[in-house]
Order: sequence, then structure tokens, then C-alpha cells
Amino acid sequence: MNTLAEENYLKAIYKLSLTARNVSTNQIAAELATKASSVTDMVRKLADKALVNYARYQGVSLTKAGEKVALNIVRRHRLWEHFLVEKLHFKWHEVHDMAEEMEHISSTELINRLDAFMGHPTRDPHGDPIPDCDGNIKATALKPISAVKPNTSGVISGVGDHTTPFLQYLEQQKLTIGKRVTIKEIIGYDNTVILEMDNKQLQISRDVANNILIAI
Amino acid sequence: MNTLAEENYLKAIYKLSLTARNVSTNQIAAELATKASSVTDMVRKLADKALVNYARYQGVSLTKAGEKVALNIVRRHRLWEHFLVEKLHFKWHEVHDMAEEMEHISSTELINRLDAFMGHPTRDPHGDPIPDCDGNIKATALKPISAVKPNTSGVISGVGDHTTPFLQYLEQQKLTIGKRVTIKEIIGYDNTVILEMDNKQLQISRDVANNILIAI
DNA sequence: TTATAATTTTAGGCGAGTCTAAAAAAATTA
DNA sequence: TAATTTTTTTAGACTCGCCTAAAATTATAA
Repeated sequence: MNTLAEENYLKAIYKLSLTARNVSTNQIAAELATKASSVTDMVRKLADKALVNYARYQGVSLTKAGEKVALNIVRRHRLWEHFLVEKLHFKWHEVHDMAEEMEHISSTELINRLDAFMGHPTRDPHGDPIPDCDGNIKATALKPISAVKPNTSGVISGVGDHTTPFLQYLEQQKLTIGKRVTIKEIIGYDNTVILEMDNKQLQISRDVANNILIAI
Repeated sequence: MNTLAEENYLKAIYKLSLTARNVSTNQIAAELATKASSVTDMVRKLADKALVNYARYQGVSLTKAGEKVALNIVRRHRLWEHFLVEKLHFKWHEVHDMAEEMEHISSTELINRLDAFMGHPTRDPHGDPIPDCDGNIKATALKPISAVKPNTSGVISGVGDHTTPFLQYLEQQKLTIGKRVTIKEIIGYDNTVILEMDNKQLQISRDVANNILIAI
């Protein structure tokens, strides 16, 4: 078994690996709100356990074993988030910190039964895919609204920003997971996007459009 | 907030306090599978935080504040056990270790919503009462089967032994929470108890009779 | 290409929580 | 009551995960 700190490092490295081949010490330190020297220590420990590939000054990547552990943590996190929203009726912006604690509960049997109890969901409340018990994750090509051509229609299926203010804004605008939207026009001046949803027009900023992901 | 170790000490002291005024260092060490010297260190730390009363060589007791924390941990533990049995269909002897981890999840709001989700249960799967959110616990006078007079009838409402082999034995004999039993006779020779349940006769040993608690 | 800046690692230390071994206090027995 | 045993505390040390400060390495700019 891995310690709490080890699990948090693996999760951070996994997350950062999605947008970079080799993750740097400083990136990990920023992600975990810790110091680079602490990261160096821990990364060597994880390398000793064969969970990451590491060479001095060269950055870090997950090994197959490390990735499996990380995907398991992600699975637990997202299943608990799903539980919190669907069964305990929390809002999607309220569940992250709780799931952050719950993801470290170790029983595999527990998580498999939770999965069954929830009806084997494929996505968490933010639209992120839930890995299965073998760590398989459904690769789904979602596009930010800002990247599609005018007159394209799609279903909101994920967000690129998980912070509370952003999620609260989306909720207020009813721009939630599952909603169908049509991109009408992208204004050249500042990339404001004009959408149609529920037969009404709506304008959103470039930043917001970058962080709403749709399936076409 | 208290650390994981602190919470575990408080819970252990609470448990031992049920059968002793002042809890000894050695008792706590045995309960937590640690060494007396470690207990002394931690107990001083808890005394500094005003969670226990402590004087060198005199044993330990919980303060009001410490008891409140302990009851909260017990509440969380028992609610999660209830969830695991009722919703995820675990057996009553399987849930202790999982709940041991889950009880440390800190959100009060989470536990209150879990409580509501479960329909405000008053007892966990072993018949132990679940404290409410203010730490009030329904005092219920349960009696071991071994301590009631012949021809008394009652409902099995708790167990005095939470170990897996004992719980599995009870399950096999269908001596589970909620079952009505009538004590027919206690044999003088070795205190074997003869019961009637579901219109059938059943014999149990003194040790078993000591650890089945009934409400009359 | 050399100087400067940024990043990463090393060295040494700290607090939490644990341990062993020895000393101190309390309880028990003769 | 004195001697012995048991319990508890103290002293000192260890690991984990973190820190700061300084050194080493790599990246960038002149």
C-alpha cells in the first residue's frame, strides 16, 4: 500500500502528464502547494518503488504500475463525487474537497460495490470519465466551445476549469452537463461567443468558451 | 482539527471509558496496539489541547470537549457502517475496517446528509446506538442473555463482541439483530442457555449468551 | 560563447508519531 | 513495613514528509 502523500503525488503527476510528456519538479510543487526540494525527495521514493521514471534534472513520468495506481485514485475520486451529487444532493462545485478525502479509502471491494450501487456511471458530475476497475478510461474527444465552427451543435459534456466560481457561474447560466447548445457566431473583436440554448440566445466570453467542453 | 492519530486515541479512550472511570496508559496501548511510552506522549498532547484530563500516573479521562469529538467519530463510524450494510449489502462482520477509515472524513455537512439519506437510523448494524449531531446518544438498557430470568422474551438488539468469528457464528445460527428470542432455561452445570426462536429450540454457550444483548 | 537567470538537487534540520531501554513511581506481596 | 513486581514516565533515537539555504545543473540572453 501507498501512503497518503504518495497517492497525492501520483495523482498530481498523472494530472500533469495529460498535458506534458515529462513533468517537472516545479510543476508538481505548484500542483501540490509544496516546495521543489520536497518533490525531489518524494519522487526518488516513488522511483525506488518503481511507480515513476526519474533521472536527475530530467523530470518525471509514471510507470505502468504508477499509472495504474493513479487511475485507481481517479476512479475512486470520481465515483465518490458522483455519489455525493446523485445521492446526497450536493452541488457539483461542492464535492471536490470531500472526494479528495474519500478517494484514499482503500478497499477495492467497497469501490466496486459503490460503482454497482451507482449503476456503473461513466462520467463524474463535471463530465470527466470514470476509469473502470482495470484502469481503462473511455477516451472521449471533447472540444472547447471556442474551437468549433459556427452553426455547430453539441452537448455540454465537460469543463476545463473545476473551480467553484466558474462552476457556480455555469450553474447560474444553466450551462450544465447534458445541455445541448449551438454555436452561432464567434465575434472577431474579443472572441465572445454567441450561443443558442433552449431557443434562447446567450453570450459568453472567450475564457468561458475555452472551458466548456462539448461532444459534437 | 485533530490529526488521524489524535482521533484514534480519543476514540480508544472513549471506548475504554465505558467500563472504567480513569483509563490507564497500558489499557490504551493495548487497545491501539502501540507502546505505553507512545501513549504517554500523545496523552500529554491531548491534555494540552484540553481534550483529556491527565495527571502523571493517574490515568486519563475525556473532558467535555474530548467526549464531543469522540462521539462525533463514533457517529461517523456507525453511520458509515449502516450505509455499507444497507446500501452496499456488506455483511455485518465485513464493515468494521472500512468504517475505520471512513470515520475520519471530516465534513460535518457530509455526515448530516448521509444521516438523512439513511433515514436517520438510531442503531448501526451491530445494534450500537448512533449519536445525533450534537453527540446525544440514546441510552438503552440492553441485557446479555445470560443475565435474564428463564421464560423472559426479548429482541436481539446488540452484541458485546464485534469480532468476525463471533458475528459469523451468530449469522450462521440466524441470531441476528431484530430476532425475538425466549430464554427457556439456564443449565446450572456450565451455564448453557436454552433458547426458543422461530418456534425452534436452540442451545448456546455461556460465552455466547454473555455477548448477545437483548431488549426486553 | 560567455554571462546570467531559472530550475533542480543536496545538505541539514524540524515536528509528528513511534520505538527501546532505563529510571521513577505505584501497587502488591512477604 | 520492607522487598519485589508492575506500571508509567523519561531519555534518546528513528522514519516520514516537510522546510530553508546553498550548491549544482540546465536554460536563456547578451
